[in-house]
Parts: sequence; structure tokens; C-alpha cells
Amino acid sequence: METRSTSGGQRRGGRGARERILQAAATLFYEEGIHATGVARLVETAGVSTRTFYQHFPTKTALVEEYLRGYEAGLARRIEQKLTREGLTPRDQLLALFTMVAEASSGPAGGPSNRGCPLHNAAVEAAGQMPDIRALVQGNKEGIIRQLTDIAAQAGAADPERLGRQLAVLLEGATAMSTSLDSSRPRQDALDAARLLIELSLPKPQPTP
Amino acid sequence: METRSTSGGQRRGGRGARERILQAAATLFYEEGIHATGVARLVETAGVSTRTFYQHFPTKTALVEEYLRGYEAGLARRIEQKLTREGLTPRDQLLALFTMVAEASSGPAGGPSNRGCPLHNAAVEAAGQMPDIRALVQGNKEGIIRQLTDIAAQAGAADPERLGRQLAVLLEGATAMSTSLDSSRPRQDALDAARLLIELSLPKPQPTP
DNA sequence: CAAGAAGTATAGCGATCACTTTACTTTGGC
DNA sequence: GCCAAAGTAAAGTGATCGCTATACTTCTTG
Repeated sequence: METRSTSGGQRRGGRGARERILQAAATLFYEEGIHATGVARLVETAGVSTRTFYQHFPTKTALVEEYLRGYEAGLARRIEQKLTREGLTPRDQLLALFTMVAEASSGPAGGPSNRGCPLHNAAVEAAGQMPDIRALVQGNKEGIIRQLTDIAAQAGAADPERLGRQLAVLLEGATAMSTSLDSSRPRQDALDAARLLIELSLPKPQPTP
Repeated sequence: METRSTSGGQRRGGRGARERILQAAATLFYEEGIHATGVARLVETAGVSTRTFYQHFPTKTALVEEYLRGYEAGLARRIEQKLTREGLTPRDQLLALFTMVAEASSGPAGGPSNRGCPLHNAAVEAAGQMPDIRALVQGNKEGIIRQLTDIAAQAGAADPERLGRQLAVLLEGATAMSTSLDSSRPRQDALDAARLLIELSLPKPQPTP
């Protein structure tokens, strides 16, 4: 048994209040919004006392940040898995990112609704305030653009930066329009459009050189 | 009894408290968010007493709806003006919609910030609740898609519905990514991408038939 | 001028917000 | 079996929420 007497990290004992809080946050913040979700509702859903909540998170904002970092990490992991599956060509890697958001809810876990990207939503809700959250979202989106640009370069795009930024706009539009329309269709439309843009910006794949 | 013996419309007298409230709402809801803007802040900014506020709007939500309808109307008017200017071809009309959001803040008045589309933002903030607002946003976006589809059809697109929906996703992505990145660049990227998609989906314009 | 609509100022309503405090119980390794 | 960490329950903090109530002051106009 791992009585983590060794490495630092979680204390022994406890029955995972922290994880339950983060799980509740992921669900409620995403489904009902951050401002609309009060601490009372969070602790009720997590099955945790208010005291325990504040022993794990100094403020609600701290929980929001950890919720976003958790989503970011999970997303990065899912992308990594998708891309490193048996040798996809760079071109197919680009498309794989679009099929990812097209065929699944873009949210955490298996959320069924069209609630868009948690990071973008947080940026909208943060508005002028909460500079840390704005910075976190901004950094993430810049990372997405960089990733797309890198793959576009590997695919041999004439202007990989341009293609990367264009695809990023399509990706953001897919989830945002899904929210506005409350429909999953825009995510499919984005995939279609991405196919065209990629086709247009990449050199023709030689069938047999 | 109501003495308005003459024509309906604005009442005589009064010094425009209602307009000031709507103006304050447009600024504050857009710049700082709907949930984050309290009634106290609104009446302070509008230079209006709380009493007067509630004589014009039964609830804050009612003001939100009128704010959104007002934005919607202004947007429709701006689009109308852009499109009916001296004979633009349908193809150029499509592009004109993208230059509109590319070269200006997409918000109301001359707002300088990258705060995205007020309607989409409201949908994000409304989350699960506020079904009236969700419906309003949804209706507007469907209208945008219809408008794009109509113009695409006039331009002779092979599949105008498809092009219309793809361009709508690009448009939504432009403003949404502007929010997430806090930059105006995505709106330019969307214009670039739209050019390509339009070029690809429309028959070649015959220089001299 | 009188009337009345439109406005102001301000106090207060109950509810909810994020957060704290006090007092007690469970749990698990030594 | 002891003890400290991790947990629970529940009352209470002040602040702010959306909204109402009371009382008074302009303005415009028939």
C-alpha cells in the first residue's frame, strides 16, 4: 500500500474532499457559469462542509483558477494522445483536432451540453476584472495557436503562422457558436471549413513520388 | 388615466432618464459583464435614482433584454447600411461583413476593447438560466446565418447553406478569439480565412464574358 | 396657476454573497 | 491507545444583491 510517507504531496487520511470539490467545480462552473455558482452550492454538491472547502482553497477565485488549470491539463493530455496515435501525418493531425471538438462535447468529462470552451467562458465572465484568469486563458489560446502553427509547418504550409491562426479562429468559432446557437452543428461546420483551408494552404500530397 | 391624447411614442417632458440608463447598460454590461454590473452601479453611472430606474424597467433582466435588443437593432442597421451602399456584388457583400468586424470593435458605440459579441457574451453568462436571453441570442445568430446564406446564394455558391454556416462560424470565432486573446488580430485572421473560403466556394468571376 | 408626470434622495427589505468562527467527530499511522 | 490531521455541523460576519417604500422636488403644459 502506498502510505505516502515517502514523497511529498497529499497528506495521508482524508477521503478526497479536495477531489470532490474540484469535480463539483468542473460540473457547476461549466454548466451554470462561474458567477452563478455560489460556494454554498459547491459544498452542497461536493458533499463537503464549508470549513473543509476553505481549508483546501483560500478563496473561490483560487478554486476557479485550479479548475481552469485542471481543464487545461486534461485538454493538453487529450490532444497529446490524439496526435501521437499511430503515425498520423501532420495534415491528419490538424484534422484530428477538429474531429475532436466536432464529435465530442468540448467541455470536461462527458458533459452533454453545448456550453463552449471553459477557458473562453471564463474570460467572458472575468470581463475587466480577474487579471490572473484572463492571463491564463490568453496563455492557453496562444499555446493552441503555436501548436497549430508547428503542425502546419511540419505539413509544409507556405505560411504556417497564418494557417495556424486561421484554424485557431475556426476552432474558437466552433465552440462559441455552439454556445450561442445551443447546437453541436457549428463544430461540424468548422471541421468542413478547416478541411478546405488546409487543402488550400498545403502543397498537394504526392500520391506516389 | 393616460392623457397621451396625441400620438404614441416617447412621452413629452422628462430629461431622458431612460436613454441614460440604456446607455449606461450598454457600456457597463459590455465592458464589465452582466452579472458583475449591479443596479447600484447602473443608476450611479446613468445619474438616475433607483426609483426612476425601476419606473422604467421592472427588473434588471428586463433591462438586459432591452440592451440586447438595442444592440441587435443597431447591428442590423449597420449591416443594412454597409450592404446597400453603392452596388456591391454579393461576393463583396460577404467580405464587407468581415471587414466590418475586422476594422472596428465589434461592441456597441466606439468601444475600444476586445470584448467580443454582446449577444454571445450574454449567452455565456446566462448559462443554464435565463431562457429568454438564450432564445434571443439563438434567434439572432440564426438570422446571421440566414443572411450569409442568402448572399452566398446570390453570389452563386454551389452550396450556399454550407458556405453561410462556415462563414458564420468564422465570424463568431473572430470576436470570441478576440476576447480570449484580448487582441484584435483574430478579426483580421477571420477576414483572411473568409477570403479563401469564398474564393473556393464561388464560381470564378468572369472578367469579361 | 394648478396638476401631474418625471425626477431626486434615502432608508430599508429579505435574500444571498464570500467567508469565518466555535465546537465536535472521524480516521489512520505510530 | 494516543494524537494529529482531516473531516463534519451550524451559527454568524459584514457586504452586496435586486428591489421596494416614503417623502420631497423639479419641470412642462393645458
